[in-house]
Amino acid sequence: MTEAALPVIRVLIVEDEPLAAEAHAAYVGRLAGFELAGTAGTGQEAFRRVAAAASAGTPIDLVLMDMNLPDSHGLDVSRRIRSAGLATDIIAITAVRDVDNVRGAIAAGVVQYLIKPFTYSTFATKLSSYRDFRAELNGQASNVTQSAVDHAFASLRAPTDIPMPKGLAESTLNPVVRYLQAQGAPVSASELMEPLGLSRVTARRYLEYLADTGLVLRAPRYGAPGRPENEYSWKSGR
Amino acid sequence: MTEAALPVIRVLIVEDEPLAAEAHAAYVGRLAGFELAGTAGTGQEAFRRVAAAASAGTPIDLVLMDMNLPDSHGLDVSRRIRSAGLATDIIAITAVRDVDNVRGAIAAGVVQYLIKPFTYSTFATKLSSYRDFRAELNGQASNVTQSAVDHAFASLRAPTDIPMPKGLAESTLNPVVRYLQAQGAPVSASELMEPLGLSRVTARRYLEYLADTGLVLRAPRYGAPGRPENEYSWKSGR
DNA sequence: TGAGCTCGTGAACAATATGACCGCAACCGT
DNA sequence: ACGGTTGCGGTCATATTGTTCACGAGCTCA
Repeated sequence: MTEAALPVIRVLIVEDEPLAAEAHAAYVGRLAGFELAGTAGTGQEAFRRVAAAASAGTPIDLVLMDMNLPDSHGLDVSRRIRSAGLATDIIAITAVRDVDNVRGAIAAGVVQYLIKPFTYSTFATKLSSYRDFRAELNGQASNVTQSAVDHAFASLRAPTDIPMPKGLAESTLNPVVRYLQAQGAPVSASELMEPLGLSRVTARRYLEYLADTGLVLRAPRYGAPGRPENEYSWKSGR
Repeated sequence: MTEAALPVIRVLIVEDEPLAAEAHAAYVGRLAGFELAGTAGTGQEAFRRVAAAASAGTPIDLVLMDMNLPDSHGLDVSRRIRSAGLATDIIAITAVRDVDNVRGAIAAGVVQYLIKPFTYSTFATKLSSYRDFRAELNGQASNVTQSAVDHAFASLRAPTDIPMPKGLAESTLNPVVRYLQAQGAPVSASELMEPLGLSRVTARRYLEYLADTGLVLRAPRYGAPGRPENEYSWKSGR
């Protein structure tokens, strides 16, 4: 085991809502190997803190950066930190979750991307994998190999461990979700079975599951003879 | 499969040694889904090309950035591209391989890190996983979920060389790979056991390993009663 | 040669899609 | 209004496959 003297990771929380900031701080406090270095409520302040800490010789290792800040966007702050050449890693925390933001965040050198609201367990997973990533690189000699680099990258990868209810498979749920998202219009179970190659029972089971978890909207479709058919539509903004 | 309509990824090669640049260009040409957008020999030129392409409406999607450039360091160029807010992803290519450079590269938003010299196979793996990452995000609606983000991260930083787990032998893996490559069509574990003389459990274990390394695609096969059978198909372009 | 390790196999158990069946809830004809 | 028709909703047993486990054959090393 290469345990022992791993340096503590100093964390700065950037979050304008005091309540959320406090919650995140509490989360950080519960995690071994991390230390709260402070809190900032604006982009300006965040940048100042990071820069000041660096020149004071006690650099911030990690910033938990909310994307929506009163004075600027988190991505802008990240870019500014990058331009200054500060050696700080950034985990993006945001309630906004459109694809462009994710792309932008990765381009800005964000190591993880957390969507609010999240549980402690999700939070812990992300930060732990970041800690592993650091340990991996710290454990290397000054010269690294391709496979060492690959491993370091890989430990930044999220395990994505969402438990599914018995009887449902993620590999089936995913196509269903994608189809619903792609299709703007409401979809019935029978309409789902053909393009996905599923039986009606299975299609209905997954749609029902999505409806129960609140991800899709369920409504009866009247007008035709026979018992009304349920149609399911993806809730945009979810 | 939902192949086809993925947009081509436009690649700019930044490399001062003409020989290396040519080699990389040839590599890009061999990969499906990528298109050479040009070559730059200096950091200045690289930045100009990226900026010009963006304002011309034909943006560079990906830069293969050598770190050692005559006029500046690749990381500086990367940071400059970031500061300009250009939506370009960067793969670092370098012969220098100290830990700090790796850290800096990740902080600068580099999506992959390639150490020279590399084989075509290594190169292809990195670019393919980048392509998968793009496809993953493109396939999403404008709003994504945490698990979608996690998956995208995962495919981007997928470990490329998972050490062969205990219980698997090279001498068994090779025939499996050959059979998959020869067979154009997807193959299930049961279909593999007969021609190779393996038990179902063993066949499945090897297929599963290949799926984990990202060399083969795994998809459930619906339509028949019973638990769905997984079918595995060799990823072309690897 | 024998202890230990490696890798494949068969069997038992868990998971998950399917087909069939029955009942329900809205249209439709009188 | 009212019973008949229609077609989907919901449940269950069934069919297969995925997964795990312990065991055994073959190889390595001392």
